[in-house]
Amino acid sequence: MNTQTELLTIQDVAEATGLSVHTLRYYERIGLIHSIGRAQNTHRRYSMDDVGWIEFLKKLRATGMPIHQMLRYAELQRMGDETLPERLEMLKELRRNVEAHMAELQEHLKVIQYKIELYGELLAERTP
Amino acid sequence: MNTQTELLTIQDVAEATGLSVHTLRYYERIGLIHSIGRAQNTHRRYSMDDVGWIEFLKKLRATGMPIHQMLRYAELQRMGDETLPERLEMLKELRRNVEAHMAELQEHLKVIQYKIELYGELLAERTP
DNA sequence: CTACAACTTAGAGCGCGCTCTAAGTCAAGA
DNA sequence: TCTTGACTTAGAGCGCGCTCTAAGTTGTAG
Repeated sequence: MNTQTELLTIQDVAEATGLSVHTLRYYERIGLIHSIGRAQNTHRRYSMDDVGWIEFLKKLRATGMPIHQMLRYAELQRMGDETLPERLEMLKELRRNVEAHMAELQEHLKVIQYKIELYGELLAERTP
Repeated sequence: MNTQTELLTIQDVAEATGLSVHTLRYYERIGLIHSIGRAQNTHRRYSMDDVGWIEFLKKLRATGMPIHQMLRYAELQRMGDETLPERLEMLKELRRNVEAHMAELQEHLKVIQYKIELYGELLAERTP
């Protein structure tokens, strides 16, 4: 780990974020991650800001945002403050989607819970 | 079983469940749906029990259970009451996973919420 | 009798999100 | 000097869960 220059190798970032080095390069190639610095030998050098952005990307993915929307968000971010309204709208839509998804999961959980209780009772009858 | 209930065509079931006819046939082919009745012309005829099972499958999918686990569950179901303990364990694992997933979503929602508020404030500054 | 719609099967194709490979560069250590 | 290993790129491959196609059968309407 290169702690003296405060720049991280792709391995460092993979370990720090839980993404594979393959995925990190893939994200950069498609434009999700932008302008990663390079050492003299062309190797990537990530800043802490880069890691913060990657962590944010992880959250977007984990909430179910598709890659093409994340690309749009990343593009807007690079365009600067004029795109704040659109980014805000994207985040609000994401919030709505996540809340709806959680409500659905909650409903399904009830059914699963019911089945678990039912099966538990049936088992208790079978092996008294 | 339900020998007296009316029988549905694959189109009926597609409309009733929201799955496509392609998906219904696919689920049957891989073994998720079993022993669907046939009319004399070989066309599928679904019972209300079948529809109930399909609705349950939909819930399993929506909670993130992968197809191969659903196949295992379907197989166990066909094997009868001796498999109740294993099915119960599968449902308990599913419950754990769903609860963990919901907790994760809840955490991410907080970050999104924070960003939304931050962007809202920045926007208010820019356009007072 | 013909046309058409709705079904059937086996199997190919697809979109997503990675994941891996091949071939090459480079720097450090034995 | 030679080897090792971490990196680089462009591009191929993969697992999942469908989704669609091709070719054929059957029942009903005109």
